[in-house]
Amino acid sequence: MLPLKLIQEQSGFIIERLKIKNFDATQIIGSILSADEKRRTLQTRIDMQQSDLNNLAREIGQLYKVGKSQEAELAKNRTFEIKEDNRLLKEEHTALEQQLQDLVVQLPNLPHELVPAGRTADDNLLIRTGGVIPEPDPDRKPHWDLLAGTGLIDFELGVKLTGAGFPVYQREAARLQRALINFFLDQGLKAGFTEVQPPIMVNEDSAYGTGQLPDKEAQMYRSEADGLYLIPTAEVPVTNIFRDEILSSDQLPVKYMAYTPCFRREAGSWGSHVRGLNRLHQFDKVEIVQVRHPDNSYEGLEEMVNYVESLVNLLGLPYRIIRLCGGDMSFTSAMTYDFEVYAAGQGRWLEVSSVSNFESFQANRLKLRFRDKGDKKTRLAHTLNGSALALPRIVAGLLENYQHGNEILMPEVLIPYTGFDRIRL
RNA sequence: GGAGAGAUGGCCGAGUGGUCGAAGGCGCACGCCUGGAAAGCGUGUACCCUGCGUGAAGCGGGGUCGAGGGUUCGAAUCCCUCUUUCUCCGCCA
Repeated sequence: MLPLKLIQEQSGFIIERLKIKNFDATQIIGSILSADEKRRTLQTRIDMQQSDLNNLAREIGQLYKVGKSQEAELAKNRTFEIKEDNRLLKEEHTALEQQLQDLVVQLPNLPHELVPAGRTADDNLLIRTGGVIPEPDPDRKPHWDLLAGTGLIDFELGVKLTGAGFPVYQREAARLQRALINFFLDQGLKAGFTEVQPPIMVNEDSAYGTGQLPDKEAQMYRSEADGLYLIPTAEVPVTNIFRDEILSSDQLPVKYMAYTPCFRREAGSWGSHVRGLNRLHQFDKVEIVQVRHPDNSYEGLEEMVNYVESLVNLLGLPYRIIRLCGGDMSFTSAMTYDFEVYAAGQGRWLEVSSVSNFESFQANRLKLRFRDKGDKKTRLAHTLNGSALALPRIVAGLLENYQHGNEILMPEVLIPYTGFDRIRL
């Protein structure tokens, strides 16, 4: 959510910037400005009436005290008139506030000036590549064919238990999952992230705080009886730790990481191109989250990108890093880098991580502020997050790139974690 | 799930209808004192909206005592609903 103050003062700039995201903000901003103007005039009137009421109430008290009850009655009558008028104005004011809120949440975050213009993934900017793409090999298979009949990752069994998109990992596949989680967390620890274990269900306030509500409600699983949502990413509970908080600047930067299962309904986005592990309703992920001073949030972003890159490098997977163009970026992001890993069996790039700086967009909604030492005023902090990493597509990449005949070799760094150096099919 | 007691500022804790954004204490900040420190003394110490002012300092208005509603001229104080904490009982990994 963009701060109202910014909209009031920089409307032209906002309209220009949002063109990068292919978003025409002219109308919305126009409506915001006029609604806000009305709201403020109204509020001034309401406050003045309220002030009169407060004064009258005080006088009435005094009058009763000195026994002038007749005058007190007269004064009471005056309050009745003011109150009735005040009630109507307040209703109008509430409606305007709601209207404003509804408008403001429609505005996406401003893209950073380095974000390329563009509409689709074709306009994204390739930053760099790494690793080695395996030689083409006609025997190489996509992971779903590779594992077919082994039960290692059993999609059909998952259907029996739950439904499509909820696979059962068994034997070495289950152990590989556990190994990856521990590997990622240990690496994160070394990189200075604090480990947290948040709830994987959140309330409405939290879902609203990070922007899953109101628009992305359909993407979340919900416990109707309790009004709780299964988290689509650890970003939600971890970032909400800081909701309504005022940090002092020496607490920054905050660097948190959490492993959680993630749940996504992925309503309507199912298709033939998302077979196997490419898209699931439940998957595991280690998420990193930072809260930063605005002055150095982009250093934080670079730091996170380098960290994620180190993980992919350690796993020996061929990857590329892409800066998303305006049209491909999320609503809330100011700048996003995507990590894609080449899955040799499918011959496709799979997105395994997305690292973003939200600047103050999330913080504004969360009311996450900080205060500089010796400063009286609070300012919005910057929030950032990224996957480090999401498991399923990493597993797909490992399976497809490390297949040698009937064996899948484990990368060196994982062997201490898995306890085996290869999976025999 | 049943019964009872609570929820007040960074923390502790007073406050049961008007002069309460809230006593007192702790903590913190600044100043005095000191060779330096402790102690002592003094001052200050929530957040949001809004008006004047340059978005500074400052001054003024409104709101906020878990949340939301209600009673009243007036609510931290009374009533209702919800959330949550604690104690006892029940159940349980």
